[in-house]
Amino acid sequence: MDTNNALEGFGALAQDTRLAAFRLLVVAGPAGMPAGTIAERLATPANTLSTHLAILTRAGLASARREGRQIIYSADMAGARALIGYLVEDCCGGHPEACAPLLDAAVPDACCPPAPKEMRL
Amino acid sequence: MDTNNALEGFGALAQDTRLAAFRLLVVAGPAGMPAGTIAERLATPANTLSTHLAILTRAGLASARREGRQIIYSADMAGARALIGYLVEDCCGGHPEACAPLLDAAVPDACCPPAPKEMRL
DNA sequence: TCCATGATTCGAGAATTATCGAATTATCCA
DNA sequence: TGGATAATTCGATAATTCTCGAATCATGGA
Repeated sequence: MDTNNALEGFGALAQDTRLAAFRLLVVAGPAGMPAGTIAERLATPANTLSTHLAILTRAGLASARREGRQIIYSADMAGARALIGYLVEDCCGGHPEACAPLLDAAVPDACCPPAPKEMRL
Repeated sequence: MDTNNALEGFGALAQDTRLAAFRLLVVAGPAGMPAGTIAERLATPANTLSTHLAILTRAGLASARREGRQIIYSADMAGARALIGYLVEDCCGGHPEACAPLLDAAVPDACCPPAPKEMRL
């Protein structure tokens, strides 16, 4: 992850339709969602959405696979974490006290509660 | 954190000077850094940078305080975590297996190593 | 009060980004 | 092969955002 990747990533998320699409894909999980369904859910013309999905994909935040005559998109979690990691990269270098509240406390809680017993996949 | 806040936040980070400024402030920690110093470090005209700092501030990613005749900016960690939280908000709702790799594994590691013995401030 | 310093605001031109109609590509089925 | 469905690419217009010179505001010291 370098500056340009990060700019592409944040730029991808800085647009309402794309942000909504990404969050939709996050909820959809690994199964993903066909382009047409996303367009329908977001009430956006197919061609416009296609452009947005291409931008998310190029930014490393989504990936696409063909399945029959539809193209299934899914959120690229590794890409998302790389982006977040870049943002706080040198935070702990000399100042752990500054970023502890940021990630140690908030993010894990906001997402997965302290790791349930076990998890598949 | 609603959609508009999030768009403002990602938009703020989707520009090279602002992204660099934010990361500089993250490293600077709670002590922050005067506007002039940031401008110097980033080799950006003071007025241009001032505009960027205002955008980061409005987005909730930085805060400013006056100290004598200079204005000290610092990263707003709470704002940053809210933004990140929004991005993955419903991730674990029905699909914990999809986001576990994102935050459980990557982010805390990338930032603060499992909490050192003690920390001040 | 007057001057110097640090920072912000204003305004206009330049550059980038978003949108969507129309045309194109890919796949499946009869 | 022909038609239907799913999605993408092209191209032009509209809208937004970036940049920086010039002017303005705020503070501290002589």
